[in-house]
Amino acid sequence: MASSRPAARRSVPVRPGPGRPRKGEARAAADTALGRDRILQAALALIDDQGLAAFNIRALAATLKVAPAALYWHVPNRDALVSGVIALALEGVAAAVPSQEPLTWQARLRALLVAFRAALRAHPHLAPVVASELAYNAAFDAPLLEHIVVALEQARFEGEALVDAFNVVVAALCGFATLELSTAPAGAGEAWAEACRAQIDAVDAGRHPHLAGRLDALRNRAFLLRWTDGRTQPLDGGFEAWIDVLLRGLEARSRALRRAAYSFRPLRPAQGGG
Amino acid sequence: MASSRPAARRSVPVRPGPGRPRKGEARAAADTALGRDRILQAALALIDDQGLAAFNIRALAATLKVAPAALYWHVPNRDALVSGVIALALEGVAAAVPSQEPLTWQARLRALLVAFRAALRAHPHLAPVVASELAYNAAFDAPLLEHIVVALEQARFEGEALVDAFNVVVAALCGFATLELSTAPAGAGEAWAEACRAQIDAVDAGRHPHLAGRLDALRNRAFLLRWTDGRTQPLDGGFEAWIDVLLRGLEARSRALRRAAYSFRPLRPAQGGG
DNA sequence: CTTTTAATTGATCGTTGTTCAATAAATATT
DNA sequence: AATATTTATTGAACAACGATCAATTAAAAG
Repeated sequence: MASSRPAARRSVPVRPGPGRPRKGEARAAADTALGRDRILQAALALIDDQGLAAFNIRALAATLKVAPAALYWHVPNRDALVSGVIALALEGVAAAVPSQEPLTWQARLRALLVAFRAALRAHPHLAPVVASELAYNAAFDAPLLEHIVVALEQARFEGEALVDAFNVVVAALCGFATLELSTAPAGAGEAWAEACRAQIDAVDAGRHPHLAGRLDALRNRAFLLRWTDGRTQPLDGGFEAWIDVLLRGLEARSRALRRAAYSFRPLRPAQGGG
Repeated sequence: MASSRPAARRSVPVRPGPGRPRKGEARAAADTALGRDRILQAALALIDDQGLAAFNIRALAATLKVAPAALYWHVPNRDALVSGVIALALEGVAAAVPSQEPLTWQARLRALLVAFRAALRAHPHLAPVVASELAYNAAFDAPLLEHIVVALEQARFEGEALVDAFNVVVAALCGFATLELSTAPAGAGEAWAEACRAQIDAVDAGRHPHLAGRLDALRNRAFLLRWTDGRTQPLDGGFEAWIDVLLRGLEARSRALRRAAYSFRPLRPAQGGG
């Protein structure tokens, strides 16, 4: 069994076979040393230009010039790899909020939303999985959460209402951007876009008159009615409206909660009738 | 080559080997006849109690008592299967909105959000993928969109502002519920929950004083700070706040837009400073 | 009766995530 | 300095999965 590969004593430095690699020797210091960080960066780069579905362990190992099994020394499995990549992509979000001059809570939340969207726009292939990963604390990021709590305290939320508002803000944070940047699966080409257009044009004006009446305005510019993804055609107006609605809504709710508490009336949230 | 399986001429009715199946004959009418609908229902049932990751073609074929390849006659591939399942799960959302008595636009939107969340709660394993599927028009549902347009027209949105508001509503529709119901991957057991708690308890009160101060209230009750998913521990308060913020925000924005249009001042969305 | 179409099977291919013994360099221990 | 342990990598392989394909048979059309 130990008869193969008898030649090439130690003349060829590349691919030295099994065993721990030499330390220095033709390596640019820690630049090419394998490790969790370098693996995650390579994975992010690979996902960025191949998409998440096409991303696999073997391709990643190939770009790192390592055997596939080598990755498992540093990372337990593929899922953890994706989680780590998401955390890496969202790393700078909290830091993007200006920290020098004092901020109104509105400005702080706005900055967070804008930074989050920008981070996701830089790595759009992650959009489909970011929300589900952020749901539990895989990408736990204390500075980000601190910003949110600071803003909400400044907006005078307290106790239970602050917890509720916290969840509202987190949901808003990734709610719009993930939807905007999620794209059709890789296989979808022009045929798929054509099918989309056909389906939209087939709206029954008799049964759905209001929708039909606005269809020209909505076509390819609204969720569920578009075939161009948010990377090539950003929904800037919609995103601005999203921030606007969130901030105005939080303002109004904070006011209403304090009015209710003051007058001892229980809060009746804006039901609107029915 | 045609020598194998010479016995069992046609005495056994089960598993008749290759070839098109008989029409009637011991079949309960169209009940057991294969077809897209029955496949999707079986797939939904399978996903509901095995999770999306564990869901695969072979298991689905087994529950349908069919060879795996048979499914490919009715459905092109696994992705289409998932898309179809999502559409099936969300089928009744639009119909859940009361259509008899006249509704305020607030009540209509509220009903949509509640129905959407209820549908997702019935099939929580779909939560992680619903948002990305809904981003493009895989689950195109005209009645649902009609409801949204009706509500927004009633709220006096027009033109560009209506398109923006439309996107806001769709994002709100699935923004909270998908996050609330997304759960940790299957492998996460008690060890994972323990790691969560440890990470949360490790918040540096010096660097993140506001977060640390509210940590007791937020622990396991807020996104990114919980280890119990929304199926076993619903975030009802947060969801109510979500609706409240959305409706109040849309109200305020609609008013502001009309004020701006009336006075010829360009709209300055609530910047809040900075 | 013949041809065509619809529907299913079994076998199989290629890919992917993952595991494992073997191996060798680095480090710790004696 | 010799030995043992830990660290990090390789190559080979396994098992599961999505998907394809020719063969096959019933139903439908001619």
